[in-house]
Amino acid sequence: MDSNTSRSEVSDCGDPTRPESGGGGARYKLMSPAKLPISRSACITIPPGLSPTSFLESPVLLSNVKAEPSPTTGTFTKPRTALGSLSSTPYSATTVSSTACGERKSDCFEFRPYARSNMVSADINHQRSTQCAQVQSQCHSQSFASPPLVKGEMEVSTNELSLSASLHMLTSVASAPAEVDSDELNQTGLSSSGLQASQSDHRAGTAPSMSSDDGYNWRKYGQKHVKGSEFPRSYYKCTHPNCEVKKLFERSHDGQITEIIYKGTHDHPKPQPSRRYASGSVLSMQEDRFDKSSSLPNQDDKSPGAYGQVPHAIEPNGALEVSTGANDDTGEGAEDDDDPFSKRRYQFRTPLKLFVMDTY
DNA sequence: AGCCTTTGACCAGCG
DNA sequence: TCGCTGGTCAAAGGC
Ligand SMILES: [Zn+2]
Repeated sequence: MDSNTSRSEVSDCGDPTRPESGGGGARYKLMSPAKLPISRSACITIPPGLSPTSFLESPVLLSNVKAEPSPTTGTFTKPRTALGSLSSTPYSATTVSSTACGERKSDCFEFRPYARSNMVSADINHQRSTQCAQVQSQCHSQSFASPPLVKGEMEVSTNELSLSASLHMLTSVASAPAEVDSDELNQTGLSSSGLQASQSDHRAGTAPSMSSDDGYNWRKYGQKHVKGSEFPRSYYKCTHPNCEVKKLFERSHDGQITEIIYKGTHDHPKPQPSRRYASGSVLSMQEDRFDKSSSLPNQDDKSPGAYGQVPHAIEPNGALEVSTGANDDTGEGAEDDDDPFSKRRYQFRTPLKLFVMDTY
């Protein structure tokens, strides 16, 4: 609707009425890489071991958020510098949900670089409730004027977690793009080096697919402008044959990712770096490891979607760190079933919003 | 040659 | 039941 037309479809109306089309597919590409005004130097790096769920608990984040002025500015609408790359692998969340609900696997992870609405809300079943409570409380403290509810999705979904950080944080963090690679969750915790981020970042623009580089291969299967979103939402699916993981994200005109949502978890290792080696070899390696580890311990009932989770935490600096308080393997079974959150410490520090959804 | 992006249309869920 | 919205499919084109 607005003038964003520059991108591609902009009609929020929907499909039938207004073809968002336009004409050339090239538009999307135009904004590619070079356009990212983000400074990649210091970014929030999320080490390969970051899991989306990790964001769930992020006291730190909240604290930071507090700094936000907010209501007035409240409009975090305009993202400035943020780049978020997430990978998909809501380990803990997933498990939790599955267990709790008894549903198959539903995981949805949402990462929002710019918190449009600054609020943290988490709806979880019993288990999560605890966590939710925490989050909400924090929110309130921060004076988030916003209601706990961010999106309908949350409500609808059985379990979802959403964390949002304020733009401020982002800025503070440094104008760095926040890259989150959750998939990799290498419990190893390699250290979250920001270096990695840079690589990814740079690759993101280069690669044909501008989707965030999380180490997996994604194929875009749709794009739509959702009502509440300012920008069109892109739908990506993991290219692996057996993998049903989906990723949705919204990008601003600048090419910055404003929101990322992951659904499901990869049950396969990441592809070799060869394809996306450009992004960062380091990540790949780590990722690999992680994949295996996580896979091994799968739960029996779990299906190819739900996986164990690894405790990762994001550093207050903006970097994500793996909090290995417990072993991921071990933790899986027990943790997810009972109280993943309680056991695991997740710290969310990025200025984005995290959304975990279970829908599978 | 293969894979991916683009894009309109179709479908399902919900109020 | 209708309209709206979000999500997905599939054809076409590009790299
Ligand atoms: Zn996958």
